[in-house]
Amino acid sequence: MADEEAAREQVVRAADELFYTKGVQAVGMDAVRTAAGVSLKRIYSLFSSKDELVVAVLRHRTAVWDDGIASASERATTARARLLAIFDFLDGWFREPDFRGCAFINTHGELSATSQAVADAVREQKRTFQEYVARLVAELDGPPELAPQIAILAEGAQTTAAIAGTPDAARYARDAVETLLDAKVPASV
Amino acid sequence: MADEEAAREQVVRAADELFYTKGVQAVGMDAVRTAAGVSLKRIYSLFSSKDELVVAVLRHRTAVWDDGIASASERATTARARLLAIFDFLDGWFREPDFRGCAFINTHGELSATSQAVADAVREQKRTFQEYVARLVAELDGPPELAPQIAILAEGAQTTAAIAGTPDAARYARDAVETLLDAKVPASV
DNA sequence: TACAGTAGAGAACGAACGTTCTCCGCGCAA
DNA sequence: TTGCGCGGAGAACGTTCGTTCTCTACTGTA
Repeated sequence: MADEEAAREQVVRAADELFYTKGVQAVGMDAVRTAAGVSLKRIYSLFSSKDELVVAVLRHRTAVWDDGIASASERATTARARLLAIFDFLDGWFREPDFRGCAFINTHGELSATSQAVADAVREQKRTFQEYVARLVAELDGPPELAPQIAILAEGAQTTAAIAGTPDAARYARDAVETLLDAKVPASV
Repeated sequence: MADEEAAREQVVRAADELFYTKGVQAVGMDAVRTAAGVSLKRIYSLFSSKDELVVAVLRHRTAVWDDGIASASERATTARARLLAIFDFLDGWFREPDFRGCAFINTHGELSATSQAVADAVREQKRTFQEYVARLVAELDGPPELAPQIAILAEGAQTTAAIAGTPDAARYARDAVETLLDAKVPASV
């Protein structure tokens, strides 16, 4: 555990899994220590507080999410297919047995009132996603307001799937996106 | 404070405001006691645990939500108008200065992993809302899959507005609903 | 071999939590 | 007036939290 970067990743990975499964406030730093196999002193030399660790975990989640979206849209050749691939990605995710909703939404609900840094990290991730959607909509020459509508469907699908405990929302949202695209992007392939 | 029902309501009201503003786990029972003006002993004679109080608060929120939806759709004469009225209601809500997202979604993200009762209460409320939407869609002779799509837009609008801190999502979602209705309910007025 | 310096492990700290307990004061029967 | 029972207030309990501190063991140098 000599390498600082390796220790950071070890801690973030362990904290990510614990926070996502049980919620941030339900997990003590002792549990993170045990799961990561890194001493508390070391953890606090890497992250100045639990809050900072939460932000680091959110940034890690952002990278995982971006990778997932990217690899899901890899096979898609058109912007329209890449938009729909988002919802295929969600469908697969919702079916994973340990799916428990969007970590950003959950953490926001739990901590945004207490921690500005957490609220900012969540907002930043959502903004990045919206920009990604907006870029694809622009490629299709679709109207700009279509992008937030698709993003809202993605957000709603995540919360709905988490609360209902079923993956159906992905398909419903995907169908709605197709309807919106058909209606607002007439020239789409 | 003799009347039991009055004391219950006093406690639930105070807890609701505190939980919604700061999150459930960030609020201690002492703070509820102070805000409600009801002794801890009394609170614990009315609710056997904090968990049960949380469930009571969620039920109270359900009633408030139902009232809001009902009064928003009062002026609407058609099922289509009542569906759109949901998003006008959301728009007004998002503009309130102390709007902090959907209490059900927030509480679910915070506690569903720890408390089955809380998870059930949240799921129940969402199910009721989806049934309300489904009834309106059926009135329009729209396809059944339109209902969950509209519900997903409502959920997504709430989380997006909460995280972004702007009320725009209500209008975007409303426009999307109109597009979906136009595409899928051709005979609508 | 002896010693200085560093880093890890986890005990310890003060605060705050959910919950329970003890005390006090009031209303009422005799 | 006296004794009794009930309910409210909030002190107190055991636990757990985030964070810090202390002690130990090991490394590299002379």
